[in-house]
Amino acid sequence: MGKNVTGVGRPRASGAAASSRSAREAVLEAAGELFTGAGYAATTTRAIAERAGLRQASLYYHFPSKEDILAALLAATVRPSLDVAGGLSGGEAPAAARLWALAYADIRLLGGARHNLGALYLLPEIASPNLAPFRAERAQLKSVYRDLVAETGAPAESIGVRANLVFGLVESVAIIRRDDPVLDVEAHAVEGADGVLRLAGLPEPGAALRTTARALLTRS
Amino acid sequence: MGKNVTGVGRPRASGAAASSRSAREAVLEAAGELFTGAGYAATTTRAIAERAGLRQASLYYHFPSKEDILAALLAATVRPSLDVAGGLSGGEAPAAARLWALAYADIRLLGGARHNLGALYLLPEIASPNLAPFRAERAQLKSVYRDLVAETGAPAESIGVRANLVFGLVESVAIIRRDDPVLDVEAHAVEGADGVLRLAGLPEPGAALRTTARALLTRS
DNA sequence: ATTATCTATAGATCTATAGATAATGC
DNA sequence: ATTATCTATAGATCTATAGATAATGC
Repeated sequence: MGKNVTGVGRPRASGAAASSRSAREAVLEAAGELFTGAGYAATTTRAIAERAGLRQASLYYHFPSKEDILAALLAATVRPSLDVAGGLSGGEAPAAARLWALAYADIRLLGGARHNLGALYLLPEIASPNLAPFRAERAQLKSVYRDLVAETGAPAESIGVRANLVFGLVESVAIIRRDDPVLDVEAHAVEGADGVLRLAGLPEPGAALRTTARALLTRS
Repeated sequence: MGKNVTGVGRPRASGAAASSRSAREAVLEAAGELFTGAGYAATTTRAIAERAGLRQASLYYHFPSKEDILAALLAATVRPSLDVAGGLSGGEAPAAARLWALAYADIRLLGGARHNLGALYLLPEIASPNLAPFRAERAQLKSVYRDLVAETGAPAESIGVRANLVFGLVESVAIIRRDDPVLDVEAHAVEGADGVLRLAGLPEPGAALRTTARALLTRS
């Protein structure tokens, strides 16, 4: 608790501006900006450390390797979406409303996060064996979309492809945001969620459905 | 013409297996596989050269820098799509058919290309100043989508967002293919193009529209 | 004693250039 | 003479480890 001043441990070379925010958080914040902007391989541990206000070698007190920094960022990015998906299950609401709500929440999370963290999904490094746990979580989220698409009554032979398209549409906000950093996230989320329903073959959602869907999101 | 045997220049160290395919093409082929699989920064010039069957330094006889290899790949990837877009202009056909045709052709190109070249669009390195010409071509393709979405009669305030979503949907095939390499491209292209129309707010396309659209693609 | 940092550096690259070399073309 | 390659290497990194150091905690 309020134990800041300078803290335990040798002071930092760079003014020791550790303030209250923990060094671990500062590293993740710095890595988030650099990985999303320049990519993983092109970002050096030195650059991360510099931005976080400590020396390159000091990173290794908080993370065993560079890849573990990426893993931590990825985990923190999917988890909120999975939480939303979990909160929507046990569905008294119609599948269309749940699908709208999930897409809307997901696009807002991806579009509104600091530093376009959704762009981390685009990095080729996510294929690394060490990041299998993250890929599993992401696959789990995708299967929630798939189940919702199936529940909305898509033709059996179209379910797989449509689920892919829906998931792709949601995640494409990361690319769009990269091209256009001042994106209107709220408008994009509403249009995107509407688009997901149309894509799934459902009729244009009305105000009633959107209201139902938003209500599903506020009760956690 | 049939002038292969070994050819002009010092023979290669690695068996001189140059065959007929020019070294430049071999380099692009190798780089295409490695850049799409591992990313740009994580792919070394040595790995490219090894796969192309020559020595690392010999790359520089064909390309002034590593980035120029990426630039050549990117140019070769957008250009076919722009050609399709160009062939569709001067539109006697309805906008819906042209939009379907462009999306269908684009998804087939991206999904069917050797080595998921569409994944190159996902690389953070495309932000490099040296790749501005490529970004301009891609922006041009995007504006064709935008114009088509506008022509289909979308509400004025939705055109921009819908164009973003449509373009994102088309390009998402690169991510989908990365996750699932044995994707059925033809089925995905048809469902994807159908989805693009639904996304744009148009009614579900019938067989007649698809036939019209396909006909637009065969006359070049 | 414990914690969180630092300095210094090993060892392994990686890109690009310099200059030699081994073919064919004339 | 020209072309397309090669060998060798400069110079600049980059990740991760070893071991010292400067705080606080007890």
